[in-house]
Amino acid sequence: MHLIIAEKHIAAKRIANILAPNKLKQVRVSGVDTYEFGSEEDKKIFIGLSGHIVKLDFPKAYNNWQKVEAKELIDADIITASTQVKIVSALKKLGKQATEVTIATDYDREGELIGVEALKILEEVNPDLKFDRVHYSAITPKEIEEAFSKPSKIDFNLADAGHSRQVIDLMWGASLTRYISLAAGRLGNMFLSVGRVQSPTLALIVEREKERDIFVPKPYWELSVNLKTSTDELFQVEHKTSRFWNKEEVDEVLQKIGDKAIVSSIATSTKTDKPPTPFNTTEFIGAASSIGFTAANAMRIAESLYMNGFISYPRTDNTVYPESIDMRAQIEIFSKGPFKEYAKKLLEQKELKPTRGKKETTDHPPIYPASLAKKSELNEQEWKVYELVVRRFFATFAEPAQWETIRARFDINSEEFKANGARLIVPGWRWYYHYNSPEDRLLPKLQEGDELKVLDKKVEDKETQPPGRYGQGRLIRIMEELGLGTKATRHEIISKLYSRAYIHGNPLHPTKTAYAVVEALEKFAPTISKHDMTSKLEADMDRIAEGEIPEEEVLSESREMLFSIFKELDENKDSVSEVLRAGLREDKIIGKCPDCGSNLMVMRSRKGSRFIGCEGYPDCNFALPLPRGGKVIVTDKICEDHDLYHITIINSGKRPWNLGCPHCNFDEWQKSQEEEKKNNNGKIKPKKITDISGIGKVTAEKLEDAGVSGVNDLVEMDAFELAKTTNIPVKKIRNWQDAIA
DNA sequence: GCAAGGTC
Repeated sequence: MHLIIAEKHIAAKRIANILAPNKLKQVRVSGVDTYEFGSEEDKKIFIGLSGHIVKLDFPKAYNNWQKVEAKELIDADIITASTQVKIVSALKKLGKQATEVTIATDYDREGELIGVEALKILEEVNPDLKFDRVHYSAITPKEIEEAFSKPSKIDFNLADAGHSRQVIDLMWGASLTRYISLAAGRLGNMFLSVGRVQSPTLALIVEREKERDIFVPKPYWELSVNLKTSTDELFQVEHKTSRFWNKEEVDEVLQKIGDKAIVSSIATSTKTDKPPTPFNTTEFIGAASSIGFTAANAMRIAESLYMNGFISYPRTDNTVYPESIDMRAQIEIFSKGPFKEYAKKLLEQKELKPTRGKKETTDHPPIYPASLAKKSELNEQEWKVYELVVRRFFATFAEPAQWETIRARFDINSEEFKANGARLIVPGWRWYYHYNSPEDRLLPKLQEGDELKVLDKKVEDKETQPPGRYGQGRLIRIMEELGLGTKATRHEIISKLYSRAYIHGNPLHPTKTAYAVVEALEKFAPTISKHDMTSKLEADMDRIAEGEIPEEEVLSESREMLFSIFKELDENKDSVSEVLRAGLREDKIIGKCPDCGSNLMVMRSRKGSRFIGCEGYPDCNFALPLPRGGKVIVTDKICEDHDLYHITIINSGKRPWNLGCPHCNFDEWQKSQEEEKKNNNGKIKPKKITDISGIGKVTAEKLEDAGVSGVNDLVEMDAFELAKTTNIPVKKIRNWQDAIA
């Protein structure tokens, strides 16, 4: 039997379909769907993995953060544990029967490693297996048939390169995460994380914020004039000095402006505007981000569109369509349905020549629409993303757009003014892809020497702006430029920074905790705070892949570096703690106490519940409540009424909750309680069963077992019946019922 | 409870 292994289930199925001479048979092995064809003697079985099916970790003995010193992780044993139990067991079953194996995972470094992981499992049960490797960059009949007709060898060096990355990421990430968390006294779910990709990314955000912190705005003035033509058309012109840095200077010019302007020159030209390149993941996220999607959301939606067959694989670096995809056929799919006018127009072209981006890779094709979706099949958000992919796809085949531009100059009492106009004359690709299209700036028909009337003049006060904070799309583009993360992980890294309470909002604001972590790393473990570590790793991995050096050499060099960083950290233990704790403390300050002027801080009571308390305690008792669960993030937005910072609460897996000013929030809550009292004869109706006094967690569970799932159930149910089933005295139940109603 | 990388 010949076993063929793909990186994902859907790839195994599609490859099997292409290679099968007739119908495929679907067989379930250990709970995993496999596909087979051929006679008993000459059978082929296809199975898909789920990316990596094993992961690296430390042995259990290292699990205790307090008892095991962080630096022990540097040369600790590393074990592999299977993360996909069913698939591993299916592989073992099939491995026993197989005589040969073909690794058909994705055509990139991780794909090679994933293939070797599977091969190792197979060899455990069948050491004599023959194996080979096939390469393809799109699952089309042409590529698949070609790939399987000339298989090549597994590149073990390439897999080793991938493996070295796993080991280095684990030992650096885990050891430094523990060290920093312990130094800051932040354990449990409040731990502070450090990593080869996340830390340099965080440093970028902090660096930008620091530039903003030290930015000093500079005032300047803009001078503009409204003009009227002889045919009563109005338009605005600006002084050729677009920014006056000096008020006297602009006032002087203002004085000179009379009531007449002369057109001193007119220059018309055309500008072509090239169609965009095919979408890879980064470009897709950038485009989705500019129409209002977060990176994680755009990817989540793309993933579901892909799983339903509407678009091609969304995780790709490639910006060049492979030749093996029949583009005309792909566009013809859209000659009916909502995009038919666009498809038809494109198909009129004799030759369909797509644009090419700068990156050409072997992993997957660029993202393109794979099938026609009906609007009713998708929700609003999914449709928006799908439409974006369709329109981008079309745009890559379309003609350039053309703009007519006009540069006009005017003379007003020897002062030069200017106006620039632009008009789209050939829409080209912009007709297909209408996103972020600049608007026409029209000027009236003008000729040199025309005399115009000056209607009014104005000077505007402005000031220079600090560099803008990064939006998610922009940050992901920068990460790609610096080689940080991969197409599949960049958006996840950003999500991770949010969930660690390092950043909040969009564009991204770093917290003071982020400042502190970055400062501590830059001072005492600079390697991990810079993107160069990744560049160096990439270079080392290339050398491993080329067979120039063994993996072990790269690992031992990396261990030495990490040991020396730990030496530095240990020598400066107190300063590390100090830097971290100062930042952490700042993130707890909400503002000044309205009663005594001391700091209001996020605090924890002896019982463990959180609240906002005054540092002047016990002289001052001012306090505000906080929600029980989630991480509290003190934002940099200030309440105008109370001068306190707004608060956001994050719970893992949920959207952040913008609670706003904690004082306003409390006032509103009090108001709503009073309202309810008024409407309920002075009583507040409990919302949850546990809100009723006398009902704790255990009793609530008892009641729930008896069918009481809410406060209303408790009122409506017969007290006697309930007493029987729960063994709670009738009197107690009656008391509760009275308390509610 | 740690990383980053696959994929669902």
